[in-house]
Amino acid sequence: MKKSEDRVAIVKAVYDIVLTVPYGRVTSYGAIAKAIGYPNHSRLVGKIMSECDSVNTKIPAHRVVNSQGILSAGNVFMDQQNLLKDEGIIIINNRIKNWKKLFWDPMLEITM
DNA sequence: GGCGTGACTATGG
DNA sequence: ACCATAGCCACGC
Repeated sequence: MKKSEDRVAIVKAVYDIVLTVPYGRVTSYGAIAKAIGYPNHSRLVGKIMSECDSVNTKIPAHRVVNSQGILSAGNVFMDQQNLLKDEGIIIINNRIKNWKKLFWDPMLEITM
């Protein structure tokens, strides 16, 4: 057994979680990491997002930001900001307005 | 294994 | 609200 398979499982879980994020809502890397059972893998989630290939996988990676509601992404941030704005989300200085209200907890879909 | 780097998070000033 | 620091994990050299 290879350890890489564990990472693959995590990647699949992350994909599944992100795909459950509804339109006009956003979540954070840490929340996803926690939801899949790896609370300290928030960084890994970010890495996975960079490899998610949202164009092909149809994964709304633009709805995933850091715990402060800030668009940390580099090459994608312009596109991400545009996409979020298109969903009715207000962005100011790379930061989501009403972040607290727009935040969607993936745990709500898993637990219960 | 060490060291640097990265789409992270929590805490403190 | 902003910046600094520490902790975290995976990857490449």
